[in-house]
Amino acid sequence: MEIRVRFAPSPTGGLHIGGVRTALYNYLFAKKMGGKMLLRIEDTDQKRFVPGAEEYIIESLKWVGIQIDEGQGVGGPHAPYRQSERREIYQQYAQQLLDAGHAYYAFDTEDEIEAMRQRLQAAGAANTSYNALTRTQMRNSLTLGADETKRLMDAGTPYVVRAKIPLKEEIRFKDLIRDWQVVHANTLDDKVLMKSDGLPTYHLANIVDDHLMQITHVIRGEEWLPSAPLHVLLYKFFGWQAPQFAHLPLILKPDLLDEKGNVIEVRHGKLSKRDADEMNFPIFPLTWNGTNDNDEDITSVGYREAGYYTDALINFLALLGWNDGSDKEFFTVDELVQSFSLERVHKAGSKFDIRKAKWFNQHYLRAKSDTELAAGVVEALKRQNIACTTEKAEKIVRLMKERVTFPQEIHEQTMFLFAASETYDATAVQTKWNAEAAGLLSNFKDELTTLTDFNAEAAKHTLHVVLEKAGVKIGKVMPALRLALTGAANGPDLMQIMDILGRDETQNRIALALGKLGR
RNA sequence: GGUCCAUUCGUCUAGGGGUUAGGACGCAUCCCUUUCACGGAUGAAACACGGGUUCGAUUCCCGUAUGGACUACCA
Repeated sequence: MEIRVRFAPSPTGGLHIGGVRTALYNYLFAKKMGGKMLLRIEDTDQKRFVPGAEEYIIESLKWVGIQIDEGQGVGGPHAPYRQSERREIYQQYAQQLLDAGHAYYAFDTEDEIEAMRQRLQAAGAANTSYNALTRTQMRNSLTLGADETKRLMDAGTPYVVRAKIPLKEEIRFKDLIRDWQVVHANTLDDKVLMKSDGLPTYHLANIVDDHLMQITHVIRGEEWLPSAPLHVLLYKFFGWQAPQFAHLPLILKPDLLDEKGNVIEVRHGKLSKRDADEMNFPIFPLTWNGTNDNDEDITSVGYREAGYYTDALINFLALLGWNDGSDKEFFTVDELVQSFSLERVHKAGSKFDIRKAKWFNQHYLRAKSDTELAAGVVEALKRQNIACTTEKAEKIVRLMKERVTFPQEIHEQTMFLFAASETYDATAVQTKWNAEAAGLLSNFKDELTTLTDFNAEAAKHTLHVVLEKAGVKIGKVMPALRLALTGAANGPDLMQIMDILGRDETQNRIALALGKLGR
């Protein structure tokens, strides 16, 4: 039988990084088994629908390299793949459950249900849910009888369809990650299957679609574990074979850190979209423009825009909750597909640590060719209307490659190569700029004129000659020279910087500094 | 409160009845060096606790604690 998995997000906003990992594990499993990956949009809650979210999800998956074989955006034999367009299908199956006596109509208002809970709570009941016990005291087709039920429905009274959970039944299923799960039906409640707006809840839609779309493996987040018994029961009600389940551990939110990496505040709970505006790391794959809890417009910078490479992000994410049993840290997507297995997915949740993601990014950046990185530099500068030849860009890349984590840092940290810094690092000026250094710089500047060939090697030689003549160690002038050339107290190799700057600009900047900072 | 799930360095994790409990990120120190990075070396750092079972438990079992998820006409 063909392996078929699905990723089924609801379009309620940006796809957060935990969702990306869920999609990734589905993808890796499908690829490994030679199966298919489906994308289904679970938009049965019209209140939470966010325009643009679906497109965002599709684009995000595309960016991280997760190919969808069938489903929303690509089509397929089980279309439509958007649940809001499958309304009639769910109604039909709900009716089937109703007819078989596995579901019933309920007319209770919100207030009536609340009153029941209050009553139960006051009586000291541990369980206040709408279930096999309490439904006997509520307004539903079971207590009202067929005639009254028909009368109410004919009168247009709002109703929901609830699952009729048996009082006594042991529900068991095997989770691929957590092994056997046994739950007694008396701990379940009569979940709403069809809402009063005629749309199904997740539980019904999910089971019906997974069955119809021939899903063999349901790989989803741990938050679904408590409702899995209900799902198993529904499959049984329908007389369908349930798919295999694999409930993934949650990604937990990290503690709040300051710039230095010290813990400001210990945080608990699963990582959620709401953390986006508070944590100082991306939570969405692509930049997302949305609103926060206070309905204010916010922009959350995505991993793509922050300069993360997809292979780095995938590598990092794959290892958050899974490993192959070895010390291996770097995996290509192909290698991940080869070695992935649900059995080796962890049971416990893992705290998200952006520092490791950065480390992966740095590693992948270094693996890029100079040519590729240089092209990025040229393009980025072009957007700022700064001209830069490929040759110069490659020199810059060689200068910066080992020093940065993100590609954009290459040009951001070398802007001094395109325009002399307006300011000089104040503390460095105070401690490193003095008459002696200034004098030596002046000599050096003059000496450069005599060179026939100006390059890093020649500049270095010239500097040494000047220093030897004065009987001074190199440490005396270097900080001052750096100040003059870059305005900063530290940075990449100065000889290479002079090489890129060229003789004229090097001399100009020394002269400029001499004028501004004094001799 | 109830139901369910989990628990190895700060974090991600390997391991598994007998190990100096391994690796990685991060951190610290030293080396390299014109600075800052990079790189190299070294170091600090963990089996939540209590009972069993056993010759022996971090590993198996049971409790406790802690953390987490769920407990909606949200997914």
